[in-house]
Amino acid sequence: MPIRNTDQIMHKAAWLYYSHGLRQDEVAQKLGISRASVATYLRRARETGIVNISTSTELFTDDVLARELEDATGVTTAWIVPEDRQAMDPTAEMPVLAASVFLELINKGDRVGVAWGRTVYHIADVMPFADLRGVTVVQLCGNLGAPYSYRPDQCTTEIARRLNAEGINFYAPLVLSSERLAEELRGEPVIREQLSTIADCHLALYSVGGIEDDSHLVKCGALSADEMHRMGEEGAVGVIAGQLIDGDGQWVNCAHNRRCISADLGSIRAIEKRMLVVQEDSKFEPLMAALKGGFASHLVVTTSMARRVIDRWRRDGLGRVQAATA
Amino acid sequence: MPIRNTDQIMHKAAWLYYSHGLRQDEVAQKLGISRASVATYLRRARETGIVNISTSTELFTDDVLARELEDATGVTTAWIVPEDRQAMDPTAEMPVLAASVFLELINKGDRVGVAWGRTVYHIADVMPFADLRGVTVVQLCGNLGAPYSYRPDQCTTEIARRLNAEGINFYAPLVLSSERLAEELRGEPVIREQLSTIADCHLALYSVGGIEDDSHLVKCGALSADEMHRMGEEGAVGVIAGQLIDGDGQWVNCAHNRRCISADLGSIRAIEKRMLVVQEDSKFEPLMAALKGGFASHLVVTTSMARRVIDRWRRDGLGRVQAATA
DNA sequence: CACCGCTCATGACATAAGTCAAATCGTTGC
DNA sequence: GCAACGATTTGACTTATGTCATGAGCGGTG
Repeated sequence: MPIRNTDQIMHKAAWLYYSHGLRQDEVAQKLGISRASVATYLRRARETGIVNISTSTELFTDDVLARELEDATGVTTAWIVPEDRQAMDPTAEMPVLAASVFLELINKGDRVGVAWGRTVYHIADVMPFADLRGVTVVQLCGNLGAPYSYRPDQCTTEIARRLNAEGINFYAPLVLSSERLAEELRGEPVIREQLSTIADCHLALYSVGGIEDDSHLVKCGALSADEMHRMGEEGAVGVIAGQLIDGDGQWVNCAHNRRCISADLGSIRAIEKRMLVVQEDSKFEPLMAALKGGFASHLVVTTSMARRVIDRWRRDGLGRVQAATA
Repeated sequence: MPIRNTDQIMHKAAWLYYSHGLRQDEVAQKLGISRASVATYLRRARETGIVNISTSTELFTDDVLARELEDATGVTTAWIVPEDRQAMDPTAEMPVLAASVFLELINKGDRVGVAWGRTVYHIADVMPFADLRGVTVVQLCGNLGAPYSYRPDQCTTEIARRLNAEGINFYAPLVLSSERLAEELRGEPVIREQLSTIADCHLALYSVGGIEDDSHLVKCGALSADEMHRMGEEGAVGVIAGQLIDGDGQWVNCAHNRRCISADLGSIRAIEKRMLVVQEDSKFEPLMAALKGGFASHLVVTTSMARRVIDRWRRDGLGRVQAATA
């Protein structure tokens, strides 16, 4: 796209205001425009990522509970959303925190993977604007067109847009009707190539799904409640990037998984920074499975969830999860 | 230091205001304090680096002249400070720009080297506050106690303080009275060790000095004007980290350099990102020398200086400077 | 060329944020 | 125990910023 003149002015205004600390009227005078325009340009500059305002998330890691959680489970860093009376609603707080943490974890030039789900979309929705050219956002799982919900490609696209990053979408369905077709599609060069780049990601963002009747996969029609029950009997406990995992966080060799086009769980585990965000208290068992499976190096949870994980982890005498497979 | 309660409140206020976008009165209500206090906390949060506001420096690289300068000389990126009528005073603008660029170039966990001089101190003076724990700022050259000027350790310390980074000072004089003593001191384990870590820096910040009577080295008393003249006759053209370089940017084997305790020029050249900032138009020849010597991968200069460099470079049919020696 | 639709700029007003002197609180030293 | 000090808080005030309706400019189009 051509360099618009207004972009130039916006830049200048932002520079004078934020970097030199001039007042809006001084900026206006300097640029020969009205102060009202300056105000508008400044807003646009913030929304474009030319100006970046970030807050340290230290408040949420600087916590004894967070230390305990890290020590017990072996995750590198844990962020804990308090559930006090005076605090904000954790459901509203967590996506904001997760978005900040996500930004903190990205480095220039990184390739980051984004999975899918309600949580991830909420994070995308509050993602601050940034100027991260050189960063690539890749979609971790196939698409699922659920009219009332958020599609995987929407999550990827929205995040990439806000970060001014390059978004790479994944043009394949998440689940196919036959295993054979899934297998063939996975073999297609375009798909194969894209799947193979996932292990090169420096950072991945996902949540973990449950297997109840109201789980995301069921609500999106990827599986019927009946099928999900059956998978549960076959050992499925949670969902990572559209795929079912068992209590130890291992891939379940079930009909659904075989028909599923998504990032190989091994590739995900190989990613250096695996950021797992869990909002609902009901996802305790899936979270335990994900942790055991090594799907989290960076964890965002509520206070109560942190306590439950620590208790269970200690009660079961579990060791610390392994570091990145890489 | 113990975690102060006010820090906690400051964090919370900053979080609610900047990350959730609440208004100050809403924050005040939520935290049960007055709005005036919130305003105070927010200022402190900005000054502490808990909140980080940065502006893209793209405005200064997004320029045909910058492209030409990069193409001609081979520096990776050039930032150009305009000298138009309507622009700000370049002398005031450059340190601000340099500070922003410096921050953009730092990555988490980096070790950065900082040299010394009027320019560097001015940059330190306008360096934004940031929360870069994990970053280490090391002093590139020995100390020189000039009462009316800025000491090398002050530059390092101030920058480290603003970034919330660890500052490593260099407790040796820049110049000694005898070569023998300098040699012995360089051999001291403490000094030797510190000098050897310089090549591990990911980023270095310095300017280039001139050899006129009003040059920094002379004004600080490291050399008399007479001695400086003599060095000029021996081929010295400019100063990098307290050491004289010749027209090709090579170390001059002269009395001053032999008595000098500073980063080995080879170590500096080995640093991946060498950020050179030149303010004064009078430093053209030193700048040329520094460029030829490979002391800049990232360059901040004025429009007129950029033009002169391009012209001379082309006229002399010089090639592009080599990339980092590493 | 008149009309439409769009973006951008502006003045005037409403609202939010910054500031400061005075009050309060907590600590230290005598 | 209390005086003195520094740090923190706040109400009242000033100043700066955000917003919005309105109008100007401009390119495409019938």
